[in-house]
Amino acid sequence: MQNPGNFVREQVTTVRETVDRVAGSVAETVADAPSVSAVSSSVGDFIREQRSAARVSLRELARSAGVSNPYLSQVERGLRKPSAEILASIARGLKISAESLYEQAGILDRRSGNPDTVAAIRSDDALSERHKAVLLELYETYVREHRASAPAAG
Amino acid sequence: MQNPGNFVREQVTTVRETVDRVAGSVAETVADAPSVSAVSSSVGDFIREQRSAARVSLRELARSAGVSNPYLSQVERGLRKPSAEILASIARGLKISAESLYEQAGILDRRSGNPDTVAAIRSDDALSERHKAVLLELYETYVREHRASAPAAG
DNA sequence: CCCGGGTGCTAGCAGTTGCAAGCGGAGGAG
DNA sequence: CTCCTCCGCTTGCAACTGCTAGCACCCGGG
Repeated sequence: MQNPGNFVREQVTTVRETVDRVAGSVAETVADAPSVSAVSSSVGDFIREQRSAARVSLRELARSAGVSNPYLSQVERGLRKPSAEILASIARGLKISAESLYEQAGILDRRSGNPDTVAAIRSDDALSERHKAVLLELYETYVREHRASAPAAG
Repeated sequence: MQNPGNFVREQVTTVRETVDRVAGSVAETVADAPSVSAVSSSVGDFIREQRSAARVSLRELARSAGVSNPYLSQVERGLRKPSAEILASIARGLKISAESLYEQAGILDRRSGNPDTVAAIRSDDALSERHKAVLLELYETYVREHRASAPAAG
């Protein structure tokens, strides 16, 4: 049995080529997904920014987030890399979405297109995971093409 | 200009057939697995279901995900709680979205029921009308296929 | 029989997370 | 001045993650 990853990738490639041929001018650029490894200390900076923007002390955020204040301190200064659970708790304490923190932490990709569409596809129960992957790949290709041909003002 | 509806339908049909041909056996096995429809409470179960649905050995997934095979084994059996980084790696190895895994892990809230993917695509500024139509057709084809293979899911 | 390679699982170890306890400093009440 | 509370930070430790090495089992070939 082949590697399923390659399998899906092949499917997507085939889809893209087919659509490309019949539908017109699809740019060839198919950038691979950005690596997870870019876990930066920017999470800590982000948290601290959000916290001071909300005028909340470290201890208070720690309390409302349900983590210890020393640990939150270390997280904010980049000395510790919090687990996703802690991250989610902190997000709750800050009343921001966990996705934002995950993106900052580099464990969730920021998709290039309209986040609503991406989220809609990803959370659609009527699609298999592999079909989601195909649709998202195709969607991103379209978005890239659209940007290239009609760079709409932001 | 031709009738855009027919144009799109033709293209999508071609796409659909191509994907079907390439995916073929895999689509069958994936659809055969209860994993996609069944909501398991633990990440490990979900991972194992996805893995066996893709007919991949534990060691192979471990290799493609970049984690050790004993650890993946323990994660699948719920003996270890993987960090978000590992979770993201496994998601990449499985070629599924990290969000799905995070939801399974309970570190991301499950999105509300069944979001209106169609509406999201229709209202997406980053897509041309024709691309919207292609995506919508492909989407509906996938939904139909999913319904046929995993009807109602209990 | 005895290898070599495949599957998944167990044991034990370094490195890390995340916490409780405690530090010095700033500010207000007596 | 002393006492108290709050601030953020440092220390030291239990618990955990995630790894390497190795186990038992199964299969096909010499």
